[in-house]
Amino acid sequence: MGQHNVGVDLETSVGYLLKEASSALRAAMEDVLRPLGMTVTHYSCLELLAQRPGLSNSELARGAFVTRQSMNVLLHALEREGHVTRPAEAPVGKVLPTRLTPRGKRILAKATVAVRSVEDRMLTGLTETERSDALRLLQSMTRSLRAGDDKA
Amino acid sequence: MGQHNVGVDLETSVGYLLKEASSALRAAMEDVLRPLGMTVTHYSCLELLAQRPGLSNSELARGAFVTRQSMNVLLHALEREGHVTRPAEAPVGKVLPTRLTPRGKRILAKATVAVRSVEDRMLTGLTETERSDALRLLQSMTRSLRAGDDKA
DNA sequence: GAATATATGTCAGAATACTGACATGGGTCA
DNA sequence: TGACCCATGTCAGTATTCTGACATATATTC
Repeated sequence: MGQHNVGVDLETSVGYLLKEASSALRAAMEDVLRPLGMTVTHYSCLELLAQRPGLSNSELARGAFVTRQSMNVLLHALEREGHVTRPAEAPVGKVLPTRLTPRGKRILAKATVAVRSVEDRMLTGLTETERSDALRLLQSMTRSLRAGDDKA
Repeated sequence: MGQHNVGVDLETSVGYLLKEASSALRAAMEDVLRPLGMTVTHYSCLELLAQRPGLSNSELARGAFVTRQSMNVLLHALEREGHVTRPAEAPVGKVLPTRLTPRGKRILAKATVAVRSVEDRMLTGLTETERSDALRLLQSMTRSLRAGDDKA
């Protein structure tokens, strides 16, 4: 039975195609990260820490698009595995700056190569102009969506 | 402390911006669907059924990007709420074609209006050409990602 | 200085989605 | 026809994430 020739107006909805692309990207990332024993959220957290050492739990949560409670349990797991370290006492306030350990940096290096290959595959067939168009369009959509938050 | 001036190369990664946009879209959809007592997955299922009546559980799962097990529990909930109906016996094979009830169509109508307003807001500031560019680029990325599945 | 507001880290419980497994129906092919 | 393979529906258990709540620290305001 498999394929039905669809094509109502799902194929013309930017929202649906955005979700479809994001879902495909996540699945592809999971495929290449699984052999390394990592999940996408794992990787996101480590990559954020590599680019901005000392990020707090809440800042990492925002960067990985999860709640700070979820990031908290993830950080405890990463700490137990020896991939990150957090001071027992907060240097200032309650913020606990997190840093990668050498072990964390090593596994991240492998993961980065794998993930970059996925992103390269995703951009296959697109010109340099089209890639920068994609960047600009995605940024514009995110900005417009957040414009109507009214969270204050 | 709030904002740190970031901008390493997260802002130049199509993958990261894709996740960011998708996350913002999902949050915006949740905001407008919550007053209706619906989740995004609820809505996705109903919208799929409106556009292609008689879809099976597995087909709905693929269209909503969840497993067929997750869609199964969702369908039972929607059936209990009287939004969809499924025959007790499979007309052919094991496939149980699902259909919207009048009640399901009514609530979907409200949800569709709300979701469409979100998508319109997302596309604010983009020209017609840019919108079709977005469609084409997202389709290209999804296709390229799935090209390397090797699932057979 | 005191009060308020905002942000953080954390614990606990609930909701949601996933993986693993099984039986069944249909198609393919020798 | 029978063996095999694939897809489907479903049950059970696990895992991950979220919502709610609380205490604490900083900044802001009067």
